[in-house]
Amino acid sequence: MIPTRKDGYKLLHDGCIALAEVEANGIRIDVPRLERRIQRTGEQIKELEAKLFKSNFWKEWKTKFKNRSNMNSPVQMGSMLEASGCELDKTKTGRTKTDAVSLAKLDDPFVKDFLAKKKLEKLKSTYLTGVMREVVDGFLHPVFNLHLVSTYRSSSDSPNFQNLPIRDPEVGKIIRECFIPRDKHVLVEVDYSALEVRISACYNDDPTLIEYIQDPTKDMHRDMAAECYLLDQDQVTKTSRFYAKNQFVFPQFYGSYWGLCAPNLWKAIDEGDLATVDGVPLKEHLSDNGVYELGSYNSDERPKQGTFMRHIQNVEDNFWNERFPVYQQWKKDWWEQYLETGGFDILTGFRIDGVHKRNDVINYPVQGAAFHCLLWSLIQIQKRIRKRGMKSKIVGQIHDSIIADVYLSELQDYLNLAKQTMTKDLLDHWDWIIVPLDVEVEVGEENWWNKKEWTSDNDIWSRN
DNA sequence: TACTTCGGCGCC
DNA sequence: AAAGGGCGCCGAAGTA
Repeated sequence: MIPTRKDGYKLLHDGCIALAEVEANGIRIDVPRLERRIQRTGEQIKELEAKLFKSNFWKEWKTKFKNRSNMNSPVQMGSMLEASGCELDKTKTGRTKTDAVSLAKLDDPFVKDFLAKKKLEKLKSTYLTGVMREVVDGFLHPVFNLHLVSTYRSSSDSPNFQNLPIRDPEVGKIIRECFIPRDKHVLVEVDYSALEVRISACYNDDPTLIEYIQDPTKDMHRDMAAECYLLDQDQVTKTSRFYAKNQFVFPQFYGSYWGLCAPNLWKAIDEGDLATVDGVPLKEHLSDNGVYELGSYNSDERPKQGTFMRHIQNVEDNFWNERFPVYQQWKKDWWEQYLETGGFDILTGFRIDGVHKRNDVINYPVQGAAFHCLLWSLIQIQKRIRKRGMKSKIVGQIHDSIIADVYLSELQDYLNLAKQTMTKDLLDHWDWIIVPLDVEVEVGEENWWNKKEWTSDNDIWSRN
């Protein structure tokens, strides 16, 4: 049975109350450590600044901008770089682009330190002092909104709990080590695996996609790495799989195309030092297989034979027309139905009307419904925590994951509860979920950085 | 001075 | 035919 508008209302009503409790719980902060981090990061920024001020590039800068010189001015930076012969892209308003990706290719010592300084400034302003500002009596109480996002996802602010660094280990470690469990507790994060892909299958019903989800021996990202880089399955490495996933599969699902994917996959070869399992560098391997260069984009003809552009165009064509034709047809039908009716319905009981781009119409229903799986689970888990009189508390949520501060002796209980709710009870609640759901668990004993993957035989906590 | 917009960047 | 979805926060730039 498909949820009604009233069901949708109830979900947000209950969700609102549940998240208010999450906000009230709050997450414990190691305040002295956070203060030290602010101090030390500030010193590191000063050191880099001093180094930059001594450079020749800065001398020229001062010649040009005199006492108006400001190293933090992207306009001045762009002007200086162009004066020294760098070719940089422009923003939509015509300013010179000075973002990290554009600058990284310049390979200049000043630019390198400049980017390092910017990275630390982001850490210090947004994350370290941004968190510090909101701490009350050693606890942080981020706000979780259900009324702001066009897709019916949540958002978070004051501070935003949903965008704390994690991918850059240097920065991620510094901030996340400041998030700590209460005494005799551990931080537990339970994530849905590949939730949006699974929910998309509930809309498009593509048999091949469902097969990938159901069969643990199949691996879509490995298969696409093989195609993108012309490898045999057993020549795909962890790294080439990683780039195929993030530079081809996900972008394709979000509506990107070969003209963007190909340059990114090509860049990844150098960036990730990609090679075959046997150690043959990928560019060499590609050229042995008839792909000699990236090639270029041209609006009025196909990319040239023998280019990576042409190759990825073929891979994309095959991806949608041969591998996932049902998904492809769903996108077409879904878009046409939107054009006819002026809106579309989400599987969790919501309707979205108004003017939207094609990619939005395809992506919104998936993003919204995926989050609602998380929200329903969070509501249930919290209900049961209260009913059982447990000491453990849910302290945050990040779109497809739940973070809880779990009392040590309740750890096994909590994990059973979370797993049961997220992978079993939810499927009973919504029969439109036609694929299995799975979760990954991480437990942080000291803080939110050094969390470790938890498996059922990893019971060092339940020993006591 | 106070406000909005822009570019940039962190996450899913 | 077009061509990467969704947020919040920061400092600089722009405007009144």
